[in-house]
Amino acid sequence: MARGRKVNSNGERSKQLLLEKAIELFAQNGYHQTKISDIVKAANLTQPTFYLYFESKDSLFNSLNAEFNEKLMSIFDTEVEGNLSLSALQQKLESVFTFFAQNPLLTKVGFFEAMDAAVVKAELAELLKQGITGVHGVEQPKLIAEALVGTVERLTLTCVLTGEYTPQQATEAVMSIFFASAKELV
Amino acid sequence: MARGRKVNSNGERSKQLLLEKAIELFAQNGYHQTKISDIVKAANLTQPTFYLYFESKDSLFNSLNAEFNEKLMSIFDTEVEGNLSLSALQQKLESVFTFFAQNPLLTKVGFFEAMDAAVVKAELAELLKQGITGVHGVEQPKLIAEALVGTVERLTLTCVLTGEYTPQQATEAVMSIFFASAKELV
Amino acid sequence: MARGRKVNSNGERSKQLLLEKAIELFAQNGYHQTKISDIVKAANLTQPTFYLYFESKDSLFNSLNAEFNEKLMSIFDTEVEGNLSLSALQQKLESVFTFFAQNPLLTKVGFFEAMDAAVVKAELAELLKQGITGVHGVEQPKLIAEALVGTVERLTLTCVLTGEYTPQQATEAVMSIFFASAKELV
Amino acid sequence: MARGRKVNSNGERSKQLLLEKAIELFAQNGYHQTKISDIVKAANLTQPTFYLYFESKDSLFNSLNAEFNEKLMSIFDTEVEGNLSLSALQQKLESVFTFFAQNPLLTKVGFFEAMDAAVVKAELAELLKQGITGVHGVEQPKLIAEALVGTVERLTLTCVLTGEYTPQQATEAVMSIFFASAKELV
DNA sequence: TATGAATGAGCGTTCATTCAT
DNA sequence: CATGAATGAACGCTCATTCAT
Repeated sequence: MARGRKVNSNGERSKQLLLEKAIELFAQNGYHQTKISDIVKAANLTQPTFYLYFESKDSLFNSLNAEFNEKLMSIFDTEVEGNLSLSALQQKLESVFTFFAQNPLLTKVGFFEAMDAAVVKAELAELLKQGITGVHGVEQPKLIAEALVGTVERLTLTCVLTGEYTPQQATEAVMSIFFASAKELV
Repeated sequence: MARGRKVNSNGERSKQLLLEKAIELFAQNGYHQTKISDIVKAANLTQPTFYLYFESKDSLFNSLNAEFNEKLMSIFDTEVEGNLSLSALQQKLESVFTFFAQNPLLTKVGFFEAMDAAVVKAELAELLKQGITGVHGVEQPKLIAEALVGTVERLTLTCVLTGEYTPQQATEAVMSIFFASAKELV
Repeated sequence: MARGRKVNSNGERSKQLLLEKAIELFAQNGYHQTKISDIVKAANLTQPTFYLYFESKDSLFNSLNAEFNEKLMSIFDTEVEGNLSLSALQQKLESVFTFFAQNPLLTKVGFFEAMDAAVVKAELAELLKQGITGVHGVEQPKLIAEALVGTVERLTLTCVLTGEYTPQQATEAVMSIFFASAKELV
Repeated sequence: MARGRKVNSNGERSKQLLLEKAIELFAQNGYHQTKISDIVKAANLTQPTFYLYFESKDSLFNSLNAEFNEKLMSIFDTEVEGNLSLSALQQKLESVFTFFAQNPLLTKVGFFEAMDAAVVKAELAELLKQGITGVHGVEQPKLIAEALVGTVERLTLTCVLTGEYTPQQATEAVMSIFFASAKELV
């Protein structure tokens, strides 16, 4: 067969293509079920081409996860208007759901397939714990925070990523479940 | 050199040993990170012996999952005393947490490592949805049910399996989060 | 094709066979030209079998070299009778040539193909330098030692390993070249 | 993105650059450890450019070796003044060491890294054998010739290429080792 | 003249699985 | 009942080489 450069080939596009297919496949089938041969086949390229743009399967997967983590964490770095923690929390939550909804594949990979997703979730729990500590009526912040993470995780997977619910709706649902009584007080 | 039956060996015992070690390793490291060579090494046996008792790695893993699923589902098959759905739900929840707490390894495998854990969780969500439909004040049963599943899932992993909370405490926490207002009405 | 154990198969023999073929091929063709596929083909086995007995191609090659180095160096560890350094040197030299003659393949690998053969030769030069320092008439021991190493190396390759000369003959030749005048004095 | 001829680029210069870098790398790291990508990187060029000037990695390596061989052999083609073979030999030897000292990289490649260095050395041995045959006191010319080659080889590597000894010094050392007695007779 | 982009061919290695004993 | 020995099939990765521009 013909070797060498393809007609109309373009490196940046190839790299992008590989990335896209990789995310798709990782999201769909997970890390182990996704072979490099699958990725390049989907991108209509060959295996050596993969290594032209990525160091290894591992490093690609890790960089995807790193990207997910950074973006997720950056949500909590930005200040929000108002300092009533409950409304602040609501804003964060909505940002999180929105981020997930706008990056469904990355989310599936980083939040549901990654080996270190557990770490991210633990970090998220910690952040949420800090966000709810002091909210009136919350007595076991650690436990509530974990429940929140679980709820977010599951709603994301079954309601938001499916398009059944908007990030706003999901947020409201979560708020009403967890802080209905608190709200009434406000 | 020496081959054949070990002294003091016993088929049933070997099978049991392999099963135990398999669950431990699957629970700790997941399916792909657990090699058959690891399992038999842990059981102080050899690879062909594994195939004496199990058809394949897959089939063993699947049977573990099936066992988990059955046991979990059986909780919902048994009638509970009283038919006020909320207290029935509470009883089911406690049974679930108790089952998880008493079978931590099986739970880690079947609920957190299995490829088809998604199916189990969906079934669980469906059952819970039926359980809460009609409960006063619950307006989006599907969504609530999913949130419940997520909460149960996360609390199990981070609070119950760690021993930090008892099944009863976890149950109460869940009930108070999700049905505090309803309870007050009762 | 048939998998599993071959008829009349024997692990120790297979390992030995692989080792033999490996040495032969490494000796003949060098490290890079020798593929694992070549080795197992020569041993009438398959690639996974290679890894049953050796950790990797590298580790096998290195262990061969280590074995060579140890055996070579052990010659210089043993005391010799008489302390006239010249006759001691002669004994060592003959031991070296004998070792080479009796382990032709290992010698080809460890002395002529190994990446770290340079190190061994440097060590050998140092040992010889110590052996000749103080011998009457030797004025530039370092240089003489290196010349000795070169001579030994070349004679080994072209005269001893070919069987053209015996270790004794080679030794005598070396001694008469390098120490003829000294001997006359004795 | 930008392709085509570099400003200030010049074919002859590029070829020269590649050659230089290739020799350096081959000399330093050997044939297999030197990748074409290394060579062109060192020359600040790209891989296709390499193939503009050389047929293949092999052919470049071979041509370097051929160059080395020719130059080395040419030393023995030129007549020397005087026909006393011993002084003739000394002149040749000094020419050889001088050639090595003046072409250290080419020498490392052609004499120490090339697959067919063995052939060159055999030829050298043959030439030296002819040179010493008939010299008074030399009884086993073949053996002496091989010893000479080994000595030259090793002294070159450890004394001459390092700059520790001049070609003249190395020559004298070799002559005094191998022909001290003969000289006395003269 | 030179490069960006791509690939064929192959290598070392791993793992679930299976004979023969 | 159990094991020692072996393998098919595949995977991640590398490298010299080549087209299209």
